[in-house]
Amino acid sequence: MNNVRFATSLHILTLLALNEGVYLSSDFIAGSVNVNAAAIRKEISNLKLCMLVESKEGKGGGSILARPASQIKLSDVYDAVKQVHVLGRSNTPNPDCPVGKEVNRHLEALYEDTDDYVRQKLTTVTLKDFVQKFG
Amino acid sequence: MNNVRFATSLHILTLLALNEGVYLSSDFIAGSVNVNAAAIRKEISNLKLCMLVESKEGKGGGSILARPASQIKLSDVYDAVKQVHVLGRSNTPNPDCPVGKEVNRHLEALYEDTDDYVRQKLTTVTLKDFVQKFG
DNA sequence: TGTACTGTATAAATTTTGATTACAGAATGA
DNA sequence: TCATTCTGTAATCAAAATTTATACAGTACA
Repeated sequence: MNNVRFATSLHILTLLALNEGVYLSSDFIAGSVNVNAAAIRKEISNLKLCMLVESKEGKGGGSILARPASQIKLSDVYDAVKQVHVLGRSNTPNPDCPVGKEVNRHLEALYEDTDDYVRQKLTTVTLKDFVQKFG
Repeated sequence: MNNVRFATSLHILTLLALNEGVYLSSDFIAGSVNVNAAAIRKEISNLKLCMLVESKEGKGGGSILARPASQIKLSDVYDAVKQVHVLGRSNTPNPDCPVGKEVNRHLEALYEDTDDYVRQKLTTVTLKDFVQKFG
């Protein structure tokens, strides 16, 4: 998870939450996040798949939250961008070694427990909670 | 944290724990993990800095645990390999935007809370606990 | 119909990560 | 002393992941 996807998605959602009901363009969002608008549109495309935002095409179009910020949890953002385990990846150890043969089974179990733990933690914070920190 | 360092370090420590008191060579370990011996030595070099293993140079040399497996926690492994936040990196947002200006402060706080949470969880599992899963 | 958007593909550039090679230096023991 | 077997570390290269940039078709609006 050595990327900026969580940061980008949360930034997008924060902007939308602070402008609830207003359609924000990818150009506007890109200006705040300071990345290319196409990258924003790609991330928004994913957030749409996850039912977190809705978009309107054409002139005057843009994106809004799919539901109130109080009903979006940070675990939803985590789920939206999750690609790998928070503790990293496994090796491809030697199956002819007694340890190598079963280490990945135990390691993956630990990885998944840890992911679940993080996810659980993030269910306790809503987007509204996060946005309220902004002055 | 999109790398195999946690996996590699834990694999190394597992081998050492299962052979407590015996000096294992980097070649032997590399054979089990299935990576180059130099990579293992590099990872061991880091584990030494973290006081988790000790090495002996020269013929008959190798590495052993610096203390019993019951006194090594998985959070020690986490600390040893930690480079980035578990949820990823931040962007470099636009400081001229009200949101861009302060998003990283809140985001980093969340990142650090989450890291601490994971770390805390991993303090509850010792290397001995992990190794006991092996049949 | 012109303008302002989204959606998406593709390519290029950059950064991160991993693999490999090489070799100096340390310890051992014949 | 000397050959052997290790560690420690640097340097390089290859591969993979990530980010950036460009382009353009399609949609909606006025």
